[in-house]
Amino acid sequence: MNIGDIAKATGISTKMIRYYEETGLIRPATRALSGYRVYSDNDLQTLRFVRRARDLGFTVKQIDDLLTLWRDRTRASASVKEIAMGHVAALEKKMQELKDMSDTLLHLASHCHGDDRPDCPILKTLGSTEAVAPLSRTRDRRKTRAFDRVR
Amino acid sequence: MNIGDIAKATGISTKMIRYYEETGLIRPATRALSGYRVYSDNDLQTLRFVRRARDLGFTVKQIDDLLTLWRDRTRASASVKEIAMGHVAALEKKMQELKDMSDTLLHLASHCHGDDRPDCPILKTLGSTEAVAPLSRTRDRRKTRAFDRVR
DNA sequence: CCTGCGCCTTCCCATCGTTGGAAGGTCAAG
DNA sequence: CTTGACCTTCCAACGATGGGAAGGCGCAGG
Repeated sequence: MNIGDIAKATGISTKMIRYYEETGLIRPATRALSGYRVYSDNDLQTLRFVRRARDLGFTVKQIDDLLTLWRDRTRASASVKEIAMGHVAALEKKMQELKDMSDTLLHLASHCHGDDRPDCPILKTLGSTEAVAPLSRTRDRRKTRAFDRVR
Repeated sequence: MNIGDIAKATGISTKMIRYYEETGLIRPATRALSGYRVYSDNDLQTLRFVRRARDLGFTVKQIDDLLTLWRDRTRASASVKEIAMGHVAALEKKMQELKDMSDTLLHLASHCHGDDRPDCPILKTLGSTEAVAPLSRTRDRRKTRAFDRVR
C-alpha cells in the first residue's frame, strides 16, 4: 500500500501521516525502490488506532503514550485508564470553561433588545470598568472529579 | 502610561499588546521621544474591552468586529447580539463535541478493570476494526439552537 | 517509444494566539 | 557613572493542519 491508500483507509491525510512519521509518533515506513513509502496491514492498524485516539481528542503526546502501552503486552490496564480519565478530566474542565463563557454571553444577550437601536448592554458591559461575569456561579460549581466517577 | 503599566492594568501581556497593535486590532500607540509606547485612559478602556471579549472566547477577528460596533454609536444592537449568539452557538457545538468524546471515553473506561492486569477494553477498542463510538446517542441530541433561545 | 495523468517525493510557508529569548536603547535611583 | 528595571525590534517556537511548488515515478493509451 502506498501512502494514499492508507490515507483513504484511515481518513488521515497524507500530510499528517508524513508528519506523524517525522515527529516520531509512528515508525518510518519502509520504502520501495522508487522512494515511495510502503505500508503493511500492521501500519494500517496502527494508523487506525491513531485516528481513533485523535477523534477522542487526545494530543499527539498522549497518543504516543497510548501506542506504547498498546504495544506493550505487559502493561497494567490501570495505566491506560489513568490516561483516559485524565483526559476526561481535561475535557470536562474545558467544557466548564466553555459553559461559563456561554452562560455569561446568554445572560448579557438576554438583556439586549436586538433591534435597530444602538443601546446594547453587551457592549456596555464589555466596555465597563467592572468585571464581566454576572454568572450566578453560586456554590458547588466544582463537580465530582472524573476519576471518582468511573472506578 | 508605558506598555508595562497597561499590561498590569489589563492582564494582557506586553507581547500580546504589541501583537494586537501589529495586526491592527488596536491602533498604534503614540510614542514618547524615546520610542516607548505611551497609552491613554482611552487605550486602557479599549484594552480592557479586548481582554473581556477574549475571556469570553471570541476570536481576534470577532473582537475586531465588536470593537468596531463599540465605537460606532449608530450601531444596531441586533448586530452585536448576532455576533454574540453566533459565538454561543459555536461554543455549544464545541461543548457537544467534547461531551461526545468524554461520554465515549467514560463508556470505554467503565469496562476497564484499571488494575495491574494487561487486559484493557480501551486499547482493544481503539485497535479494533470497528467504529469506536458506542455512544447511546439516541434521538434528540440536537438541542434548541442558541438563536432561538434568547430572543 | 512518447505522452499524459495521477501519484509520490521533499521543502517551504501559513494558520491562531501566545510565549520565549537575544541584542540593544532608555530611564530613574543611588 | 553604574545598575537594574524597563523598553525597543526581530526571530523562533508551540500543535495540528493545510497549501503549494518543483521534480520523480508508474501505468495506460496512442
